[in-house]
Amino acid sequence: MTSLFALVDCNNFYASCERAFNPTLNGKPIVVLSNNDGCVIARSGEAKALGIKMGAPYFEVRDLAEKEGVHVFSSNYEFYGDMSRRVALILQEYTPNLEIYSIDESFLDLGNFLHVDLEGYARGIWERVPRTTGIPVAVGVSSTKTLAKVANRLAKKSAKANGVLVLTDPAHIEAALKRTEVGDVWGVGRRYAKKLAQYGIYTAHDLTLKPDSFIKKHMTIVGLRTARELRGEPCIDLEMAPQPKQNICTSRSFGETLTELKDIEEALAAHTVRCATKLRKQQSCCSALTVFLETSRFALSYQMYFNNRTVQLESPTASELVLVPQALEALRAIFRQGFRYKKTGIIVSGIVPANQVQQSLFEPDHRQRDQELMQALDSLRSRYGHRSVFYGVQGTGGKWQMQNSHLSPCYTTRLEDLIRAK
DNA sequence: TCTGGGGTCCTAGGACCC
DNA sequence: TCTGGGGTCCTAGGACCC
Repeated sequence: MTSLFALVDCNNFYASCERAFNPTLNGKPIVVLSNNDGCVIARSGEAKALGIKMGAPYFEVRDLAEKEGVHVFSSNYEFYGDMSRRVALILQEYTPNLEIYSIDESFLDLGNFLHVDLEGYARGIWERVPRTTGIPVAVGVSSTKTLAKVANRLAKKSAKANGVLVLTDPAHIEAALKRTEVGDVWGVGRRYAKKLAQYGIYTAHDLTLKPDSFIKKHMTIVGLRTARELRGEPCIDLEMAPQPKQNICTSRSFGETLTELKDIEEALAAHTVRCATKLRKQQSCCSALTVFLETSRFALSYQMYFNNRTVQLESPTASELVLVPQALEALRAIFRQGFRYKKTGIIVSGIVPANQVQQSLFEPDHRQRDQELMQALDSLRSRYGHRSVFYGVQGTGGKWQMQNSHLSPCYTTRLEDLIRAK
């Protein structure tokens, strides 16, 4: 075996974050809701045991939650992001070769650690992260990222593993693959699982036995890569430096149904500002933007309407002074009177590095001035909050604002405020 | 009454070119 | 009956991830 990866995955991450600063929640069922308190996106073990399903609409589980005394939280991404960074800082002490894969998962490349006591190494992480951050984790180790995922999943499920599983012995790997449903493999979703079942493939082990040609035919080369990884052949590298995004999308469902263009314009202007801010943060400009507008997918008694419009920009930009008016113009072009709208958003694409943008010959020379203004705005907003400077068109009514009636206090931000005040 | 918000990659097919 | 043979670029759609 030449390669070795560890996957460290935070247990019930959002629920664990809420618990980390509020020990009275230990042992209690917790759920965290999506934006607008729409559906359940995280559950503590106790909440899972009550039968509350991932992704369930909250209105369907509310009665049960109230009856069982479930602690309910609106999602607080600023807080979870802070906690995620704290966990990553600890993991960085274990290896410089760290890939922060998502808000609650990191891969560690242990390439040359074959000679060390892997069990003890993994157990060390398992013990230290919760002690320092309050967030419990599970650790899976194996020779490919996909197998490390399998190991991690079993580490969580198996009482014997107790949060840590090292899969390096071929017999252990085979046993692990036999008890892993193919749909639970990283890269194999529900659709493929259903299709594979038609061919008698039910477990990860079944998949490894199929010829490459079969897998490629039915699951493209992406699926083939997954199968090879399950066989122990590394195909997916660690990505230590996050690639700049090729598309950036900012959208929200409205807190209530909207019918007036003006209210929707306020929402879209705010989304566009946030989107442009993300664009500048990765030092990019976009060449095109797409605005979309939708009614509810669920309100079947009302007429539905979905539309979008793409605008090619004269030259790549990250300036709100260009993007906001263009987005609003696109919105006005697709807005129709008489529908009950639920969501709008913007996607920017054709993304290029900001330092490679060439100005069009015929364009008035606003670029420099815009850039300086955007820098000033970014700095003000990062210091005083994103609502400290905004455009008139964003309005102050905020009819579109999200409903989140179960928000926890922002513990980490508050902590930093206290430190700053000292 | 009430159903999230981001992203990625691959493939097929059409338009168009020589 | 036969109906060239490549290329490239773009887009829509389908699959996946957290």
